[in-house]
Amino acid sequence: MKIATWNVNSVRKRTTNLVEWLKSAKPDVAVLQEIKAQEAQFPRLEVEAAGYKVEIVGQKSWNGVALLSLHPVEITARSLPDPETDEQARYIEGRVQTPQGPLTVGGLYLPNGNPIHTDKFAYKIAWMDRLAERTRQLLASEEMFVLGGDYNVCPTDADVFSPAAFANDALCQPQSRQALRTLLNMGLTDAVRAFDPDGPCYTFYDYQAGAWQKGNGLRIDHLLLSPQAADRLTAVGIDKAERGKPEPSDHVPVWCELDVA
DNA sequence: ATGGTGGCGGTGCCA
Repeated sequence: MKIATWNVNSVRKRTTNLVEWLKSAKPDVAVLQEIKAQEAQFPRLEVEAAGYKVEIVGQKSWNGVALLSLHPVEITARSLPDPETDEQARYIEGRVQTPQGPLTVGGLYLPNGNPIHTDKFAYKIAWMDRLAERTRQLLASEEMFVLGGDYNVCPTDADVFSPAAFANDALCQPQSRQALRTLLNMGLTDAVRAFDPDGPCYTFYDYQAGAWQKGNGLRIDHLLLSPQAADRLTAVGIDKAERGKPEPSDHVPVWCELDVA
């Protein structure tokens, strides 16, 4: 079972890249972020033609997430708890069946939070608290789950091409990193780090200042696994080549494989 | 130190 996450930065602009990637990468479940579209604007027919069921939590112009699946999926949440009426479309969660029992996949677009010392940063930290609450609920099931998405947090300085340049960025604040560690301390596994403890493993290269050409990246897209999922983790990957294709997203797909045969 | 790019929507806002 291959689970992937990708911030596509507008699903309408990225339809060709997305469909070609789905056909070659063949994830069983993929969560998308920043689709920047309402449900009616989503290129549903193109994605369904590639074999995927499509579930969308859309929003006009900004944000927006989606869950794509080759298998039947039951949507289990369209928002984080407290409140469920968040106007920003940033979370979707569904459940698929496997021979080893149900697997829940959450797709999240965590608020960027810049600039710090504003209500945007406060919203980010509050959103992370809500994600922790949902994680507690999911852990109580003692089942397999994967929380994938654009976390907008560089866990450590090893995940930043220039820590000094990002010292005042919301993605690297001690508060942001602490809130992410809270999830790990609950028992979640950072899939990429389970296989590559030290490498850069960047998932984002800014459009500006030749970041891609210079290799100036950040690792902000993550797959966090419950203990039951981590026990079955067999492979991870970062589809870096997507960043070098025509009209790319500034993020690249991250994926993992679970042995649930 | 600054400005650099891209997406949305049709002006600045957001990343």
